[in-house]
Order: sequence, then structure tokens, then C-alpha cells
Amino acid sequence: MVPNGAIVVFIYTKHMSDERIYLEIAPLTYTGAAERFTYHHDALLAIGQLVTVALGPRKSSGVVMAVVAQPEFKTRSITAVIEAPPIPASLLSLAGWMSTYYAASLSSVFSTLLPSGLGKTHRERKPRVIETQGLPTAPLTDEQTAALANIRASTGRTHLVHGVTGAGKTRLYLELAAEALAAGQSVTILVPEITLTPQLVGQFETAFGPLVIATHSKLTEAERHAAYTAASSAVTTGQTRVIVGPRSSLFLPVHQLGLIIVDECHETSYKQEQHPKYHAVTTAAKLSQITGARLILGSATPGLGELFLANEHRINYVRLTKRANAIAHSQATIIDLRNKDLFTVSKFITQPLVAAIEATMTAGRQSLLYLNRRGSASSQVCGNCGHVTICPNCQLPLTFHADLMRLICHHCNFRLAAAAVCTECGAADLKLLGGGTKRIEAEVEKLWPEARVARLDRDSATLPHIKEVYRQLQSGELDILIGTQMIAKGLDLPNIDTVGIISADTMLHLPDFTAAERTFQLITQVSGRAGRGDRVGQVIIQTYSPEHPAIVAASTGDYDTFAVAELAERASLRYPPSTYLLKLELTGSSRDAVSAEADVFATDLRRRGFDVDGPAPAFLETRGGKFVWLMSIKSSERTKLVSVAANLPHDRWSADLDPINLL
DNA sequence: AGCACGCCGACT
DNA sequence: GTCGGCGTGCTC
Repeated sequence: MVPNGAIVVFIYTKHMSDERIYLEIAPLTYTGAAERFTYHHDALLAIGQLVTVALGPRKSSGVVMAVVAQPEFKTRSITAVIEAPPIPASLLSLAGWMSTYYAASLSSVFSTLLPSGLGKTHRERKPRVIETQGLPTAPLTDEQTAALANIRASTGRTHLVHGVTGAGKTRLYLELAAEALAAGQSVTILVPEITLTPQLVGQFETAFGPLVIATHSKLTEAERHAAYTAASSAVTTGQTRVIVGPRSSLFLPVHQLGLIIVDECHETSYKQEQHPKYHAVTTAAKLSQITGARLILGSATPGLGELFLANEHRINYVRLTKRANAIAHSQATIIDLRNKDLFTVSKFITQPLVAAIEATMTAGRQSLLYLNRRGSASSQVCGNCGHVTICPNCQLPLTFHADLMRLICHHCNFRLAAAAVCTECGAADLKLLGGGTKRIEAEVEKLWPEARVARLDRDSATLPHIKEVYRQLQSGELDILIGTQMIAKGLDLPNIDTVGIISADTMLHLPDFTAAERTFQLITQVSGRAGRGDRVGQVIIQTYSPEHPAIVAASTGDYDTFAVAELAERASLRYPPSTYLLKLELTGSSRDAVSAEADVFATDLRRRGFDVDGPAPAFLETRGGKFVWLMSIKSSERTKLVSVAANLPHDRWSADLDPINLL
């Protein structure tokens, strides 16, 4: 006690004598190895305070990490203290965890946590006035009441709410949020893509009005800054708020976080693709652990990872099986594309689908045609028997390379000379999967010149365009909507009678271990777009693999059978969730050099006892004129993978812990 | 960001 | 040998 006290006094008087405080700062824009730099300042600053400092020749904003004694080297002075409340301790703690857990630099973590353009002054914005109506008044269903009672009674912190489309998960969220607010606690709700789920935000705004701070991925810098400032000042004044937004909303500071909800928790957009490559569900779980907040994970098709945890009783599992307002569910039909007799009028749209679209149009209702952009023209499928050549090592489809006339496994680099005829049935009818969106649109316009058609896909769609198409769908000004991923999710479209899936195979035959899971989820989600009004919807699934378990299970809505089989499959191949995965990517300007360096590194890892797949060229081998090779490492000990990721030789290597695909 | 250094291949 | 390009490390 006495010696410690003496040291404290010594440091204190030393500070007093030269009137300098030494602070460790983590700069935000920084790529090197060191994480923190020591600067001096003439006053004590709070841990988490935002400052600007000079770093070499340039200026950077940074975060105060610690107060330290005077170092041996010469220090520079802090340039300025940014006029903003310091980052709260819980978020600082979360940032530190993210940095180690995902082997990411502190600077990348803070750049993600904080809004861009920090320290810049923005014009003040007048807040939007929202009319508050409170919670919905419709009585809860028995299932909803039971689910709430279950969650309230559970001692666990995390709850997986598995509920079919229309079961009323949102109502549960609203009730739980209201309870948290009543207890003086704030709420954070994560949604996959707010621009596509305007309903959910609307419902929270209706219920909680000015307490809601909503953000989305297409906000401008000023809007983002305004949201951050609004959240921060509520913390300062000790007021509760309801945050609604995409994964980054997790990092908005709030007063007394009591509840985190992750809606559609299986969505891939919860994993950030740039460094830090964090997963919002895992990160939300960590934040809930830090703050003691309750965590609700909601989904109609939970990911196998979440289900695995529920099966192991590590999280509380709540199931909703009934549609809340007894809407008629949709009827699904699988169409076998190997049957050539079905292609009477179109190369892509079979006769049953053509007939369904025509009947729907005659009835004055709408059709939705879904197709997958990703993986286009790479897997080779036999048009006669549906056979796809599989890698003997990885059980994943081989990718056809026309330039080399070879089939290549993008997982382990196994190569096979491409044959002219199907190795299974001998037919000379090998096709490449995936016609583009434009071709389908042209086909539709040719078949039905009088139809009112719109197209939506993620890359081209601007926010006004999305809103306009959505309005046209609501008001019945459209007959057919053609689209990719984004039309599959969350949109509440009451006039859709027919959903056509042009080819379920494009995603199914992606060379990736999650292909079956994604196919199941996507078909289920797209199917949920039909039959949302008072009419029975019909879903038509075109595929070369009509017997595939993922497609059969999705067509009948049988989640459990699919999940049990798929979990067993993952376990037998040592894929997550039964093991941990690290994806390593090497980028360089010469194919040979990249390939050779990746080989050397893989060999070294194997020598050190790691279970390495690859290296192989990435699914998209060139990216921006550079060559990309990748490999993956499996381990039952995640920390071993973290240590590999944290000690890569140089920064043309990139690590992704818990990758959501290996493409 | 921008600069210094060191490695390696091309060449007089 | 040198020259130059490229990749890498460093910035309190």
C-alpha cells in the first residue's frame, strides 16, 4: 500500500512539475504495426476522448487509450481535442475485443465504430417530427404470449426466436423494447438492410416516436454524424433511446443498454466484408455480455451457427410456428429443368411458370421472378441428367474455365480436363449455369409485350428507384418484377400471387460449404413474398436438382429435416459450426508469384500442424487487375487461428476469421 | 500520405 | 557491376 501510494504520488508530482500529461493515442487512419503512440497535452483527458494528432507528415484523429508516464522518446503535442463526448467504456471494451477476436488493427476498429468526418462541423439539422401512436393494440396470439413469458422467465441472456414469416416476431420486439424503455433502458435493433425493410423502422417509429434514432447504409456523412451526435447527447443527458439500423448501429453510444435485437440474424450482411471483418451477431453477443443487455436473435431461417448454439442449450430457443393473422400460405412446385418438353416458348422460363404468370396477370395480380446473379456461368451442369462434377477432395462443385478447358476446384485447386460429354450419362448437353438479369428481362418483354415490368438488383438500385418500384407494386401499377437477392427480403407485398425462381441451381452449385444453407434460406425467403394478402400464393422453383435436400426441404418448408442433415454434413466435413475457420487471401500482380508464395505459406502452416485447404485461385481470380489466391484453415481452437491471422508476413495477405463463405 | 530503404531483375 | 521499380516499414 505504502510503496504503491508513493509511486502514484511520484508520477503525479512529475506531471505537476512540467505540466504535461502523457497520453497513449490510437490513431484512426493508420496502417502500420504499432497501435498506439504517445503524445503530451497540458490537461488530463478522459479515456475514450477523441483528439486530433500529427502523425508523421499528416493529421489524424485518434482515441485516448491510456494516461502514461513520460516516455524516453520525445513526444509531440496533441493538436486538438475534438468537441464530442468520449467513447463510453463499454464501447472501448468492445473495440478492444473486436481488435483481438478478429485480428484487426485498432485503427480499423475505431474507423468502423466512429462516424467518418469526425471533428468536421456540420450544419445543424432539424429533427423529423414523427407521430407517436404507441404499441399496436391487437391482442397477442397465444404463441406470442408464451414466447414473451418464456423470454422473461429465462435466466439466459441470449434468445433465438425462430418464427415463420408472418408469425409476428416484430410484435415481440416491440413489446420487449417497451419493457426495456419502461425500466429506463435503451434498445438497439439491428436490421439487415434498412432501405429494404422500411416497415420495421416505421413500426418502431410509430410506437416510440422521437425516441427512435434510425440509420441506414445510404446515409450521407452529415446524416450519419447527426445520428451519432443525437445518440451521444442522449447519453450525456441520461436519456434512453431506441436505435434502429444496420450492423454499425451496434456502435452508437446509448444510455443504459438493456436490449439488443438482431432481426433476420441469419443474413449475410451482418458480416462486414472489410476489416475489421466482424460479425454483428457475435459482436452483439459480446456487447450484451459487457453491458448485461438481453440479446434477441430473430429469424425465419436461423443460420446453422445459431441453431447449433441453441441445440447445445447455450442460448434459449423460442419457436413460433403459426402465422399471426392466419394468412394463406403459399404452395410450392418444383420444376425439373432436365425435362426439355417444358421449354416450349422460352429458353429460361418453363411452360408451367409461363402459364402461372399468365394466369396471374389475367387475374390482375403480380408475379415476381427471382434469379441469382452470383456464380453466373461457372458451374457446368448436364442439361440431360443434371449432373454437376464434384471435387473428389472437397465435395464441392468444380468451376469451369473456358480459357483452360479445365474444371478447377476453387477450394483445393484440384484440376480436371473438361470433357465434351457428361461423364455420368454421356449426353453432349453440358450447360453453364446462370443467364443474366438482362436476358431474363428481354425474354419477359418478348413473351408479354403488354406487361408492365420492373427490374431491381442491388448494384443498380438507388434509394429513389427502390421506393418508386415499391410504390408501383403496392398500387398495382406493375405486373412482373424481376430481381436478385434484394427482392427476396422483407418486402411486404400484398399483391404477389406467383413467385418464380428461374434457377435454384446457381446458388446451390456455388463452390462453397454454405451453398445448401443459402439455397434453403433464399428459397424460403423468396417464397415468403407470395401469398401475403388474402390469397394463396404459388411458388415455382426451376432446378436441375429437383431431389436435392435443400430444395425439397425449402419447397415444403421443412426447416428441421434440412437443418439436422446439414449439421451432420458440416460435422463430417469439419466445417463450421462444428469447427472454426480462417480464410487467408493473398493478392499480387503476378499470378505465378502469388501462387508460389501462397504455396510456401501453406506448406509452412501444414508443417506447423494446421489443417489447410488450398491454396487455390479465388472464385473471382482477378480483382481490380490483381490476382487473388486463397486458402482456408480449420481448427477446433479458434485462438490458434487468431494467432495465424495476427502474424501474417505482410499486408498483401488478408485474414478473415469465421468467414461466411470460402469464395 | 509520403518518404527511405532493400530486394531483385534487366541491362550497359 | 548499376539502375530502377516495386514492395515494405515507419511515423510518438
